[in-house]
Amino acid sequence: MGTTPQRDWILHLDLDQFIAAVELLRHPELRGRPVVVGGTGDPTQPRTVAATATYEAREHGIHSGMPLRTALRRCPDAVFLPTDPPAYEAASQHVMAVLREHPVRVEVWGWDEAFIGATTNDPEALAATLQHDVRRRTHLDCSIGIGDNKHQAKLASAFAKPAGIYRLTSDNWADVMNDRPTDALWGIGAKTARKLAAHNLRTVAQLAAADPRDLARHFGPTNGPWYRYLALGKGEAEVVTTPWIARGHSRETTFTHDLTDPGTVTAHLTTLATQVAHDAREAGREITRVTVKIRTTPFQTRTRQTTLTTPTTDPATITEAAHTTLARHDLTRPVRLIGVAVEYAPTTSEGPEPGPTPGP
DNA sequence: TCTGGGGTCCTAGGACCC
DNA sequence: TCTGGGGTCCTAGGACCC
Repeated sequence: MGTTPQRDWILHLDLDQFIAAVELLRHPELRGRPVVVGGTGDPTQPRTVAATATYEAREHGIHSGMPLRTALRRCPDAVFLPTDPPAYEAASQHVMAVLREHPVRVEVWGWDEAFIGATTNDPEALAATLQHDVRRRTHLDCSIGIGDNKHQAKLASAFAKPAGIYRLTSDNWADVMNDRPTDALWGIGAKTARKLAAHNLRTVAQLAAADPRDLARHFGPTNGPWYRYLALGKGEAEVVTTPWIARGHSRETTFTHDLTDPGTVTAHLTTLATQVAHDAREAGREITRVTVKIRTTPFQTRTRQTTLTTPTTDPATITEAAHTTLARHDLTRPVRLIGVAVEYAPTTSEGPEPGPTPGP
C-alpha cells in the first residue's frame, strides 16, 4: 500500500458555535429555536451586546457584537440567555484534557481553540479521531484545519466549518488563497485591508507579489514585510505547550447611563483598581505600570498611564496611582466607560517571551 | 447596529544621555 | 557656537484577535 512518510503537522481545532453549543447542552429544550447569549440576558438593557447567536437567530440577521436591543427588535421570539464564563471555562478545560490524552502537543488558544502539533503520515485520520473523541466525551462539535504552520491551519479550520476537516498547505495555498481579499489573512483586518487597497493591493496574490521595501515604507518596518509574509502562506510552526504567561491584566465597565458626578467616577475607579490589584496578587505578579481608560459620550476613548518607580503588589499603591492618573484626564464630558489596566513585571523564571503574532 | 470585555503587539514622537 | 548620530525609555494611540 502507498506509504506516506511521517512528518510534522499543525492542526487548528475550532469548537463550533462554542458558547451557544454549551448553552444548548444545558437547555436542550431550546434546540432549534433562535437563541442569543449576552450580558445578563436582559434584551432591554442598553449597551449590552450579543456574545453569540445560534444559526436560527442568525437567520433573523442577528450576529455576535450586535446590541441585544437590536436583536430583540429583529427577532422578538428569540430566547435571551446570560453569559456564564465559568461554565465555558469548564467546558473548554474538558475539551483540552481530552485532546491531551492523545499523542499530540496542545497549545490552548482561548476557550474554543487550540493548535495541535503532531507527527503522522495521515493528518486527516488524526483529525477525525480527535473530532470523534471530543464529540463522544463532551458532546461538542469542532472543525479542524490542517496546515504546515499555524496561519494555514487557522484559516483551514474556518474552511472546515461546520464540523469538517480541511487541509491548507503550501501545496494548495496559492490555488485557495490567491484571489481572496487581503483581510482573509489572519492578522489583516478591515482597516489594514483598506490601506493596502489604497496602494492597489487588494488580493492575496497582489500582496504576495509586492515589494517588501515599499511595504516597509508605507506600513512600518515590522508590519509591512509581515503582511507579505502572511500573503505567501507563511507563519509560526512551533506549538508551545507551556501555559501562557500574561503580560498584563485589565478590568473595565461600560455604564448603562453616563456618569456625570465626579465622586461617582472616582468611586468606580477605586473599585476597578482594587479588583485589578487583587487579581495581580492572586496571580502572584508585580505591577509596573497603571493605565486608566476613559470613554466619553461621543464614543471618544482616551488613555493615560503611569509607570511605577518600583514594581509592587500593594493595592493602596495601585489605587493611588490610578487616581493620580485619572486626574490627568479631561473629565468635562459625561463618562461612558472607565477601565484600569496594569502591566506585569516579567516573571523571574523566564525573560520576556516571544509573542504569538509577528515575527520575521 | 449607538457601538462589551479582555488581551497582544506595533508605531511615532519626545525626553534624555552619551 | 552649532552640529551629528545612536540608544533607551516613556507615553498615547491604533490595529487586531477571541
